[in-house]
Formats: sequence, structure tokens, C-alpha cells
Amino acid sequence: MSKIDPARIWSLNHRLLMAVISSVASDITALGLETKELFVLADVDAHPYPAELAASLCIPKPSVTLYVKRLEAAGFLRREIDTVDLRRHRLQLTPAGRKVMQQGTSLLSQAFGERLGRLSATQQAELRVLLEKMS
Amino acid sequence: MSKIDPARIWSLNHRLLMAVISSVASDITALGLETKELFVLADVDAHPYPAELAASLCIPKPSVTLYVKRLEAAGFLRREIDTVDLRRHRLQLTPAGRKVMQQGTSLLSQAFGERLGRLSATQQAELRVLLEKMS
DNA sequence: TGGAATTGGGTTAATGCTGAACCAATTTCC
DNA sequence: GGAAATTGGTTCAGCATTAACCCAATTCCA
Repeated sequence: MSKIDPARIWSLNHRLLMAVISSVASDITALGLETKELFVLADVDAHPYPAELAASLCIPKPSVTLYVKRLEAAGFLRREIDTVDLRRHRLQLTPAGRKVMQQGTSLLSQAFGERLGRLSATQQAELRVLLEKMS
Repeated sequence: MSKIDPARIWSLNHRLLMAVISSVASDITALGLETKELFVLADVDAHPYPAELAASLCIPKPSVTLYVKRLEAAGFLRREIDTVDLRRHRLQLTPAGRKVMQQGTSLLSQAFGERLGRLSATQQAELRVLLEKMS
């Protein structure tokens, strides 16, 4: 076995993710959604405030502002001032937003699942454990 | 164990890579290199032609043109017309380019290695096998 | 208290990236 | 051979992203 090279593993991984995302990009935009916007939608439940989203997704704040604005205009997101902290804007998926988010993640699941399918169920579970350990 | 959700694994993975890359971004730019340019440099040995680079890295062709132009201007890359096919531009790292590429990937290795370090050597090898199987 | 420091979010000017269209070399196939 | 199709690479206009700066609400601490 060759020596473990982190950069090599990283690169392998990066290439994999890029290939998957670019293979579904056109299908996602067909939903009326940009891929980056899908990431935001998919993370709103876990991180309902723009600042949290920016940190969680490694996206600059102005970008989040922009995406949220577009998602709200499209009717996928609602935004209300937090009652406790008047600076904060609590975000919430609308039913339409939840639906399109599920469709989008389903596309991603399908494309990535194609690759995942090359692994046994045990290996898939193992992969998840390894990734969680590193997160 | 919960049912395996490919989108969840993908997202976990994506978040991990983004976190790593953004943690080293400033160190990489300190080398006089943008992160995207580092990816190009690191892939030139394996894919010495711009069209190949674009396909391999999932980057549009005009972007590759731009990155290559900058890398050449910085003295990290040499470009010569292929003798067999006059359309092709064969790329080659200069010694300075190789050095900075190694420094860059070393930064990446270090940052990613920090996460990898949470896994045993066996698990690291396993991860690599899984990723290669999916690539 | 009340001023300084911090945090959440927005705006804008400037930069970065890429889709569309292009040219030139090569290959295909009649 | 030579017209048509394909491929490698570039240019440029236009859109997407972000760095720098701003304000308002909150927190901290004397």
C-alpha cells in the first residue's frame, strides 16, 4: 500500500463532488433554482438565520443576502424579524420552498447515489461514519 | 442505523471540503496563487492540455484559458505548441511552478490531514479505496 | 446608566467568471 | 481531393460574486 497523501485524497474527493454537481446542475436550474440557492434552501431548517447560513455553508454574507432575496421573491422562503433580537431575520421554508428543496436534493441523491451504488451497504455506512468523524 | 441518504452524505462531504479550502485560502494566496489556480497547477502533470484540464477539473474552457494565462505570466507554467497537433498547447510546470505547487498542496495536505488525523491509518486507507471506487 | 465593542444584516463598487460566438487545425467521409 | 463536422483554444459582453463599508440593535463593562 502506498503512503497516504491527504492532498491526493482531497483532490479525489473534490473531483467526485464537482463531477456530481455539474451533472445535475441543468436539472436543478430546471426547477427554477440555482445550485447555490439549493444549498441554502437545504440548510435553512438547520440554520434559520443568514449569518448562520453564511458560516455553515462557507459563503460570504453578501451572497447569502442575495440568495435569500431571490428565494424570497420566488416564494420559496419567508423572512420575519426575530422577536427577541430585532437585528436577526428568521428564515422559514414555505410549502413551495420545501417541495422544490426536496426535489432538488432528490436529484442530488439520485446522481450521487449512482456513485454510492458502487459501494456495498456496509461501505456506504462506513463512509458516512468516516465523514462525520472528520466534520 | 438510519437509512442512507446520499444527499446527506454529499452535503457532509461538500461542507468538509469547503471548510478545509476556506481555511487555507489565505495561506495559498500568500504564495502568489489563487486556489483555483493551484488546482490547475496540481493537475498539469496528469493533464498537460487545457481541454483536458477543463474536463478533468469540471471548469469551463474560458476559465482555463484565463488561469493558464495568469500562471504563465507568473512564471509557473510554460506553454508550447504541440508538434503533432498544431491546435494543442502543451503545458509544463516550470521549476518555480513545481515548487509553489508543492507548497500549495502541502498546505492543503496539512489542513486536510488535520481532519484525516481523526481516523486510524486503516480508516484512511479505507476512505481512499471508497473514494476511488466512486470516482 | 452610557460609551465602546460586537454582531446581524444590507449596499455598492469592483472584480471574477462563463455562455456564446469565433477562428484555426484536424478529422471524417463521400 | 475537398466540403462538412469536430476539436483546441481564445475573445468579449454580461452576469454573478464579493471586499469594503455602512447602519442598527445588542452586549459588555466601567
